[in-house]
Amino acid sequence: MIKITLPDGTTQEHSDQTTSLDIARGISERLANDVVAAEVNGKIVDAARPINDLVEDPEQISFRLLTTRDPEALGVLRHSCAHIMARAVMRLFPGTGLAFGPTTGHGYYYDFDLEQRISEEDFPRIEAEMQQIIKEGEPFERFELSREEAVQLCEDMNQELKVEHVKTGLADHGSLSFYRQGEFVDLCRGPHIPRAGKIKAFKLLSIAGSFWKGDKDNKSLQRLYGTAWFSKQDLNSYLEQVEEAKRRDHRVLGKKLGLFHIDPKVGQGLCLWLPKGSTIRALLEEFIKKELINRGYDPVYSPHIGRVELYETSGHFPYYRDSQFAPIFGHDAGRIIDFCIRKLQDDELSPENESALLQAAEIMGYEQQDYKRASTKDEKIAALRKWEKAQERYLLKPMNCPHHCEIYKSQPRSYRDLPVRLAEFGTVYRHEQTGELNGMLRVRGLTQDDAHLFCTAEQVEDEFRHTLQLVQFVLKSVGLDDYRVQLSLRDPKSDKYVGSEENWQQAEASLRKVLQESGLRFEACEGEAAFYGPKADFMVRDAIGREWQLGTVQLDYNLPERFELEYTGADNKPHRPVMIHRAPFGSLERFVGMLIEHFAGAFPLWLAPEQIRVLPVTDKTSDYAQEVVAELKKAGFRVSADLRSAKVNAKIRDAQLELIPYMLVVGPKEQEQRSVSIRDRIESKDIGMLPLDEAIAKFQQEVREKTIRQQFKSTFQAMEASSDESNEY
RNA sequence: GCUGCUGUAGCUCAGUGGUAGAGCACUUCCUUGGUAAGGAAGAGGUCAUGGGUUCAAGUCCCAUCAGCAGCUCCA
Repeated sequence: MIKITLPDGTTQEHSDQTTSLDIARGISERLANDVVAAEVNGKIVDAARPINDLVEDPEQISFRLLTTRDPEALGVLRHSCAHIMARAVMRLFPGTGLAFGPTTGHGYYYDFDLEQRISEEDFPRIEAEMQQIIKEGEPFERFELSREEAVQLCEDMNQELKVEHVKTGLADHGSLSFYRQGEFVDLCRGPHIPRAGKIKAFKLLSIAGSFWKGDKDNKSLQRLYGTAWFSKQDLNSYLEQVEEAKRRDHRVLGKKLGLFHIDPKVGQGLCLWLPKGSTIRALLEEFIKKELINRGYDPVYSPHIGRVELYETSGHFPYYRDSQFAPIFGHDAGRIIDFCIRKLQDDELSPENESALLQAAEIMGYEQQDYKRASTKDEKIAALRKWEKAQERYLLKPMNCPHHCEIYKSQPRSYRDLPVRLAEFGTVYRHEQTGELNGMLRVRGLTQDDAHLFCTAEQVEDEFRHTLQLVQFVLKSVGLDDYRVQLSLRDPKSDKYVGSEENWQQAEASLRKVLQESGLRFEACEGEAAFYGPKADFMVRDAIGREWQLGTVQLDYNLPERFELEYTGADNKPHRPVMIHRAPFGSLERFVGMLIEHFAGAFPLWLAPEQIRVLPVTDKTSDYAQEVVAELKKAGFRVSADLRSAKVNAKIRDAQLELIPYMLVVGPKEQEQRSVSIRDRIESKDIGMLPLDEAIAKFQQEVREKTIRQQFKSTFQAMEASSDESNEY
């Protein structure tokens, strides 16, 4: 006998061989028909498996049926759909090798090893074949094999990658599960839906390259992406959301609205801020600067480059070498030395390189004895480093913190001075891989709204609290109110972390306490902390339900150590401060890019590059229009007049397409009464005539209150499916 | 960085080996019109760059540069 506890707390007893489907049937036939899977002791399992096989203690089973109404069930559905897709591909392309086929946030993919290239033109017939398989309605049947049998089966099916995976990746699994559906058998952890007919709506989305086990040195595979839903409506609203995201693409809107430009002649990933985009950025900067001064920050500036030694001290240079721009050397020949050090480290220095190196050394006038005498690799590298250090080397700064540490150190600090809060819109340069660059969201030159707080261990809690308040305030001001915090803590089992045990414990406890008090939604993730300290990241959801990682607050025990930062305590002895990195926006590039998509280009009045456009009905009121513009400018607005000899309809259309918040139509009537007719881009119609000074007061209030009047809210419920990242099977 | 796709006027795109096209934007002229496009004319291109095949290349091949999607990465 087994004893199950249902979510409402009631218990039931069943015989040993009872399956979840049996239990559903006991409640109602209709429920049984809706069952997709079950959750047994918190684990999602096949509805068709006897529950007793899944538990250790048959007396204590928490049990829940998952139907088409449960978001977790979508993952099961999609995984099954991935199998069906693979089956269809194997029918159409005999000899297809199978790799992995997991679910993703909104769908699934399957990686295929196949000579013949699949293209989007093949999608209709693959989909037709899938439809056929679903119609055949065969069940998914699970069976288990020993490792030897599993290898044999995969060999018999000519699935080399599966054979390899069973032998290597799953080496510690005693027995392995497979699922059979008709002629299709796949090594798979499961679970699956009971019958293929549950899949009411699916679609193939795209094809892309991938690598076996994600390693670029491995075999390249073809990855077919698809999505699947419980109903046609769900599929359609998902596809609409995808379309909506495309319409909002900041790269398209940025071009259309003249916000920013990226030009290959300037360089990949280097953003040119056009006047309108710069206006938005300047407004955000101004806003935050004012806020920082109110909150006790001190402004600082630091240069765009710094000596390589500075980043050797901080540890950034050696650690992130590949994602930095190459150092700038005082002498061209320095690059040869740098190159040779790297070659030596990899044991790849050729005799030609070495003679070029000695020539370069001669040009720069270095003593060569050390190098020539050196016999081991390490001695040679040491000699080269000595040469290298004899000249100045600069790095485009990848981080602001080393500069700020030096500012901290530039004078003695007393405990009475702490906390010291140094703020700078610091521009940093990172040589991101080509494939990572993406409009403004991922660039090679970016400006962080950075600040570093230097405080005592006791002050960490307060500083963290203040920083959280600042980030919340900032997000609210731009209308982002849906977010959560990810608290990244250390992995207690790992020893990669710097800083004392005591510090970590205290820091993690303070962060957790402050977050709890704040009432913010947060989740703690063990093992996600940086080696130098725990951090809290703000995950912000935009108007169409996408999540972005923006602001961040990070504690740092490493840099104060490396830079030997100190303050004099009340005991008149030197102490080490704690450092906090924080950036409410992250980078201005990323933040503005995200805002463009969030507002779909329609910025609120306080941020809109052009807030108001005055549209004279005919040339006869041009003079009055210019007078209105002058008044509005005097009142602090960004405004222009459209004086073209076009009809007012055309002027309205253009202003509307440029997403200008307010249009003021002025004709003889308005001129006579010194008023304006307001048209608003949201209502898309005339919202009435107001005396000019009343209109100004209305607009000023809207700016002052940073009102968000227009925000598209998607009706799409972003259903977060449990995504199967581990790829275990 | 890897795999695949793409690169034609300021923008969006057509053009399958034989004399470079459309719409919008732009310029000029006409038009003076009350809430999403008034009309006409004109100007604008080393078809991303470099090489190759061919009597002939925007079109076929190779390389480079850049963009897109995905992978991998993100202090």
